[in-house]
Amino acid sequence: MVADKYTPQEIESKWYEYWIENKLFHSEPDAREAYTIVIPPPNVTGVLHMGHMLNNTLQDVLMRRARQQGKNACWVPGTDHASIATEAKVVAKLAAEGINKADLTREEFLKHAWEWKEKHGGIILQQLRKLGASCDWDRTCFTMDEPRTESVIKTFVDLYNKGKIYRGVRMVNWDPAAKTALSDEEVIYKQSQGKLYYLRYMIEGSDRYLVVATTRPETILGDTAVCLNPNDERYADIPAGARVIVPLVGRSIPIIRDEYVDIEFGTGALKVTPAHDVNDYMLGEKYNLPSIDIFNDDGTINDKVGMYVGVDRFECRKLIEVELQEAGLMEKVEAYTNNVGYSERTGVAIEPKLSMQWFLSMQELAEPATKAVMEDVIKFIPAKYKNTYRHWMENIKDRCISRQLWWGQRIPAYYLPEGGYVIAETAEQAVELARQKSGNAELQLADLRQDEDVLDTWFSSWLWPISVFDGIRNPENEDIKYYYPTSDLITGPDIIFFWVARMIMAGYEYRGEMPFKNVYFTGIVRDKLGRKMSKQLGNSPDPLDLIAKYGADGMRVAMMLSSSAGNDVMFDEALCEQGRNFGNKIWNAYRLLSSWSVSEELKQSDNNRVAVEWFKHTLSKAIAEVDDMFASYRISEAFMRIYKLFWDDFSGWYLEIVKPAYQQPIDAATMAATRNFFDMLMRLIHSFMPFVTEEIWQDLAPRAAGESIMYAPMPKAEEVDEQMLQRFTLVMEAVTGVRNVRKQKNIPQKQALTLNYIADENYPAEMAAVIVKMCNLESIEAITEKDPTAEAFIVKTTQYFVPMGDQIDKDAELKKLADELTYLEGFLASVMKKLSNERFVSSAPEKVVANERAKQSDAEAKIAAIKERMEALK
RNA sequence: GGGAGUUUAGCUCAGCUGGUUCAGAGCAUCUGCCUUACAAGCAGAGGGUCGGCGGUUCGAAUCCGUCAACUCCCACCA
Repeated sequence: MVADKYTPQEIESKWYEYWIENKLFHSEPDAREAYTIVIPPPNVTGVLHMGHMLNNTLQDVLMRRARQQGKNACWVPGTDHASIATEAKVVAKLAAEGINKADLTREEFLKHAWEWKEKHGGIILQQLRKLGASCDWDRTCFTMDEPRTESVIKTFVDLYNKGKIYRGVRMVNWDPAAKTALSDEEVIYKQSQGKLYYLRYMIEGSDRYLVVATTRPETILGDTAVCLNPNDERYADIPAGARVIVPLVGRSIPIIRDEYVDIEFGTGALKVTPAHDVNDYMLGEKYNLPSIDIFNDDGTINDKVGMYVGVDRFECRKLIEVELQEAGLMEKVEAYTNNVGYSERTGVAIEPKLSMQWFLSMQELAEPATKAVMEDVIKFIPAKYKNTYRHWMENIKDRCISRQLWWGQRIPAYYLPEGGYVIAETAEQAVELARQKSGNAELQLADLRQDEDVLDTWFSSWLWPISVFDGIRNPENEDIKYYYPTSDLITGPDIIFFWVARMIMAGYEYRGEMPFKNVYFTGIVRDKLGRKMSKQLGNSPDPLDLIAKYGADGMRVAMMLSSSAGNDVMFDEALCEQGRNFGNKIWNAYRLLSSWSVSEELKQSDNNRVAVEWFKHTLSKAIAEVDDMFASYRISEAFMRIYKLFWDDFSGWYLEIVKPAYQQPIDAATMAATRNFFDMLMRLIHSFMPFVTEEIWQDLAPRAAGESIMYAPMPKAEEVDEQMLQRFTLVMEAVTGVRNVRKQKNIPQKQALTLNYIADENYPAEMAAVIVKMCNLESIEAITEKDPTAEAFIVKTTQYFVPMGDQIDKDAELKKLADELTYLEGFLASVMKKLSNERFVSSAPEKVVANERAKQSDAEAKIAAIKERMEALK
């Protein structure tokens, strides 16, 4: 028996426990077809936000649907160690406790980090359970657990041995807060209000000076040249070999000429600081300029030049501005807007910096990965992201994979005492290799020094679809052979380069095939004003609060309602309410059904027979459409289709037709059919709203212990009698016609009416019982003469009359008819215009022409009927 | 600077290869109903020159051109 009130909070935790206890989410390889999703691992210390809700709702819908389709569905959950993000959090936490990271050893720091991870890690996975996520929790992975770490190290060694990993000094993006290098993808460019400073560089041995524009005057400390465009007439008279003096610093540097310099920009003179600008670095290489690195790792000025030592870079900018002005070396200062790169994780301005790093060469890895997507071996949904992907892949650059952090997989490079290094999976192997390399058989581990750096996070997450099945360490194990390649990947387009592209590369490199067949890109969750959700704006609701308020089912519906693929999601709490309301609707429909008593003697009435027949076809038609929508990942539309099926077709029409009068029994055949429909509807809705459907399904019939709707087969579409459905719309329109009369005349539903009609082929005689029931009619009868005293309406060509006695309002009726006539005549005219156009009749397809002719005769018949009726009224 | 996308009802969006009264859905709005499943509901109604202009066609929301607005990605000229 079901409770009177729908309270999602009560049923949801109950069923989640039931699913867990009965291990219904767990998957092992077997003979069935596999359906696999690996979760985009959230940051281990992260907290659930609306983006996760959207993403995981979609994944769960697909998982549950696959399960009901008889596939062996496996959804692997896990978390990402998120090297820099987590390390930054731990550093901040320690700082709050008065502990400075610099005072700790690597081991001490890692101990703190692991403690933090044990404490906060995985909260996010706990939260996912509230949403109903059917992950196989027994398979939970962490990108830094032992199997994953070993996989990463093994991969590093392999790529090194293949010559794809190399070490070198390059210009990298330096994060002075985290004191580490970043890859290009971790740098976010933002428009910033800055200043453009015009500085005077005195030409050596003259009283002339060059004016050089720069946004970063503090970098003059590292200037090693000034560059002019050789075609710039303004500077044509400056002799070759001339030198200038760096303001304040007093260093003499050469003037070089290169077409790289934009004549239009600033003064056409560029200061060259090879250590602190990517382009200057290129110039430096080309002209063999010295490179003076003026910064410490934390962004303060070092002691190379002996000025501003220890001063922060931004502080230095202010000081140097004043000093330049005082020295008369500042021509002018202008306001200037430019793009500045910031660290994605720490938010500080990036410093281009020369440093020794490890790189992964990408070109060869990219080739098969590009091809797979462009040829739709891996399908992107929506397809527009193929372009973005190709463009990036074709211009791919080698990636900096080392990070100057401690939280992560330590690079397995071991340096020999006399220089050089070896790369090895284990310390033992390293010693072995080192002995060979150095020829010193006495070499011990203690003599070797392991690289201090760790690998960037994405070096482990790119292996995720393989490593979660241990396919790197044991490439022939049963799991990887069964579950790989995975089926669908659901993720945001923001990590298409970070993650998606790299997984594809790793997939081809380490499995020789794609990691997944389809990639479904969700949009970004925004608030209803279209703003990105952020902590700063405070416009991001806590998903757990929403679940507590509306239930997980309601929350899931909200996500479905707003999420067509690739479109941003405008989230509005009202959608949760709509979802909760839908749950309530289902609940109450079931309460109605369960309140009926069955009479075995009762014969099935005509209207019940018609209703059952009609809904059977309606249901089949909807199932077929939903299947189509899923096939093209139009998941939101599929949900809406089912929503309307349940609310309008099933509740609004079917149940109202078969509903027995108060405290009257229902016949057994109709009851059985209705229960069966309900069962099918629950199975259809289950993947979207797992909890309420399980609750009702369990009550619908006796179920075995451990049985669940999760494994109840997805209903299949049967043949649809379109003609019957068409006929039934005539019934619906007749019912609506009578309702309109009631509304206009203020006649309550309780008061029974008579309905007359003039029979023709569009009168659904075989379904008339439904009209009688739905309209509360005393009788429905054929007449031959129009009844001028009745309220009349037309369905297709059939005229219906509701006798009113003498209550009819002639003038109002005539006006209504006149309006309709005007419309129909206009419509007919447009049809006739087409038909009288010879070129239309001759060049349009036959079907289209025939259709127009049908419209013509229909309209003509209607017009005749209306005219007759107007005559009769007069 | 390069590329991609979007523009249809108050809001969020469907509308596939041009042709069923093709201008739709949900929500919101308005009107009337507390009718023994559900007011978290029921029954109705209103609302759009399909961004502008031009073209192709018998026929354009749909194809082409152009302009405008917005969004995103890539690049990063100091």
